[in-house]
Amino acid sequence: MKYQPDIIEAKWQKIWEEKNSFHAEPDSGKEKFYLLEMFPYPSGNLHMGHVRNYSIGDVIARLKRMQGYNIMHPMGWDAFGLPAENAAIKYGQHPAKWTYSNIDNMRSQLKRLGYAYDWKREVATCHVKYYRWEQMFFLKMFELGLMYRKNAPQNWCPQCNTVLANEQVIDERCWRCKSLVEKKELTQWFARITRYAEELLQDLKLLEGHWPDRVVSMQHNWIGKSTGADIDFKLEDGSETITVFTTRPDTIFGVTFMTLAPEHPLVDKLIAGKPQAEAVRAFRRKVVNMNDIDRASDGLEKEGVFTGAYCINPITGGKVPVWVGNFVLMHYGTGAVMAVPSHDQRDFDFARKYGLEVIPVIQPEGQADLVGAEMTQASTEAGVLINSGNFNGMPNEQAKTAVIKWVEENNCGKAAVHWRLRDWNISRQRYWGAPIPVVYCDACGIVPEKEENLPVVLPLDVQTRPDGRSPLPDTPDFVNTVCPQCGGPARRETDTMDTFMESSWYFLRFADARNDQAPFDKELVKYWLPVDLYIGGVEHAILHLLYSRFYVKVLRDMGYVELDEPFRNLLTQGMVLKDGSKMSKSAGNIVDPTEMIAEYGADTVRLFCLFAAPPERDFDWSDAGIEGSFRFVSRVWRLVDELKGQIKAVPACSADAQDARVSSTAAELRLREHQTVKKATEDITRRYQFNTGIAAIMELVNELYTAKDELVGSEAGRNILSSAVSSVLTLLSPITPHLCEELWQSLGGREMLLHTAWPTYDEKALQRDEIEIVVQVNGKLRGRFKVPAQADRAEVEALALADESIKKHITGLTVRKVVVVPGKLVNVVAS
RNA sequence: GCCGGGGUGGCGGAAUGGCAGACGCACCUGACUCAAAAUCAGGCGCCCACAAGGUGUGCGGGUUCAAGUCCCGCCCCCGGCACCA
Repeated sequence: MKYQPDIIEAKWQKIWEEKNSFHAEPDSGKEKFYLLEMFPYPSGNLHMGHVRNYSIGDVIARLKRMQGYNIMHPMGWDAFGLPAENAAIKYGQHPAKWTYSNIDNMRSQLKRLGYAYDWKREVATCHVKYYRWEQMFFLKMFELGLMYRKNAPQNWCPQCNTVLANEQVIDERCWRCKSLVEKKELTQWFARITRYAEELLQDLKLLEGHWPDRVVSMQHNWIGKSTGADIDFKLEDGSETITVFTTRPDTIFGVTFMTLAPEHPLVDKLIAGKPQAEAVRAFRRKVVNMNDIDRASDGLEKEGVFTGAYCINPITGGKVPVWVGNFVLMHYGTGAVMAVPSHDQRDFDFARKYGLEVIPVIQPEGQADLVGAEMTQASTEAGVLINSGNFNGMPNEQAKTAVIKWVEENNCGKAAVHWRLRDWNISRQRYWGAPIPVVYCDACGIVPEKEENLPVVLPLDVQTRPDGRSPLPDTPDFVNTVCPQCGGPARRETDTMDTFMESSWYFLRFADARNDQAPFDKELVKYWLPVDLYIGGVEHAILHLLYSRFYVKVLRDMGYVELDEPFRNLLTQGMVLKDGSKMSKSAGNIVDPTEMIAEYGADTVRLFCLFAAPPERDFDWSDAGIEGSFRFVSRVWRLVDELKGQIKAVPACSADAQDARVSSTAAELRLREHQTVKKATEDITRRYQFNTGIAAIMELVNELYTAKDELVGSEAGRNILSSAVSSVLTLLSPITPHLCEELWQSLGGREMLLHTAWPTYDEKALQRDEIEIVVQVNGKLRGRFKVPAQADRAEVEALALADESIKKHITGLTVRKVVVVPGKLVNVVAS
């Protein structure tokens, strides 16, 4: 019978759906396994990246089920967001309609691929039954001071007409549309993620070994902790104090000037009435008017101007001139730095340029004594303190603590930590998002909506605007409301929440997706969470994963969950490329999954996505490659089709050792079957290296082709074949489920492979009677021979030395040593 | 500059310190065929070739009986952070 993937795939998908095969319920008898792939944005159609992501997930879901886990494998839609609004403008369709019809289309595409999801748990974040709980979380966070309003310069995307979080600005450009981001002074809502900075950093340790190194490292960098001290320098006249942040308190005796950011609030006071005033103001104008990109660029020359003011080094009492410099950032640390040119390269360059003093204070061991006037660059090595009063002779690491202790005791500073991480701006000036549940009352000010008044429903009967701006401020029915506090007239907040607010907790909702009384039942979350394995693209390494970790910690502190971290293990899959670059409409190199499925069937597409490369690596889509996968699938089909009627479905690895004695072919096939189960189990279930696991199964299929004609002639041979074929189908079933179920059924398999246990091999079946030994002379391969498996060292050594080709290579030499690696190899060392 | 990952045939990629290149793609040969496709069987790093050899995992050293794998020093590529004090 011909292999017709479309027919058998439809058949099995219908059976799974009718039998409700993938529905999950808590089961105290089984260990749970929560497998999750990052849910898609309903853009319209699945792309190959989705297919890869979800195929990897599906294989794991199916094999974990076979291994006896109670598996939850849900799917949903990250359904709020800008593209829906853009599409509305382009096609004149309401964002809701566009979104829901995309969801319908993509849901049927996922079903066509045969993915084993529990569709009863499906969520769409744009549904009011979902986002009402997010609004509730917002109110709880507001109560705790974790949501606050602040006026500050924000990242503004002129294309998207909205602000962006810092995490959404990549190389000064919008993460979505790549427009250059502008700075705009705005009052916005912020989530106080910085309150959790320390814990977000510390808990990365829990993830090490479970998350890819690079993701942990990226989060580490993003959070950006630096430890040191805030130290107070009083002005000469004692009227003001400038606090600097330094990570090098050990160099404080080497401070020869101080540099302030031009925007530093004390600058005006410092220059008042001084001859330098106008020069400083001119310098400040110049620097402040530069855009961020130019100001941060590598090539920017370090420049500065003396303010005419002096401050006092608290530890030496020395006078320190105060400068302003274009390289000091107001938004980091305190906006003021103590300059130590002897041990910091920037300060050194600046000092040489403006003729400022250089005083070395750390002498590296074993190097010539440092002399300030003669140094050509800053010295950054460890050493002992010099020119440092009472601290002289102290190792500099120790001096860091000692200086901090000194400034603390003398009330002029303290140990301090500064972070790169900044609070998360969650306001978006967009329509298609969850409304922020807050009202503005002339009498009461900012008033959070009452919990019993939730949800604040996003009105659907609005006309989206051609310029893309949100229609909400122009929707009186929405804007005009009453103050929850005083009952007077009030206006609603018209900003909506960043869509990352939805995706930061959807994995919790899946535990109890249909709950109308609460965001989720605490016990159900306790049962299913954490996510045991999370799979998705590395592009979310910071944004989504950091926000979700934050959210879970907040919900834990509120008592909703008992988790510290949401995702126990993380697998980041690589991209699917075509001709070396990312698939995109503009590059015209898109491979449409639907077309591929139509041509080869879902099983082949799934197989190829897994076989082409290990999951973490990018791979280049190859038309010849998928052709090869189809060839293999067809080869399995033909093998079983040919043997049908002569072999039958039996448990994997069930052939008796007795039957294997019928011939060397039978013995070899049985051995290879057990080896394959071992290798495939290791690769597929433990390492998630599907490519090598599949390769092992291919080898067994090749072996079956070699052996079948001989073995099919005897009963014992047929038993051996039945077992080996059954092993192939069982091992392959998570990867190409339709094919395997169909063939299994055709061999009389009663229960679906879906409910069959993952195979186990027999250690005894891996033993050979005779093993091949490789012989080297001085590490070079020179021969090989076979010995009985139980041969001892002496026998093996004697046989090796008697080997003709070995003799040839050692004539005229003296054998110095013979290394025997039992069961493997002999190395004859001769000279 | 700091942090993380990587560099192996024509290509995708394999190798608990023990036969480098599994498996697949491409290519070549044979069988089947009037022929082609499909299929089946076999070959396939490079040099030299009848063979025997030699050589080979970015570069240079080292450890070891034995190194793609471990150690030291470089080069290059990818990702993150970065005038971060």
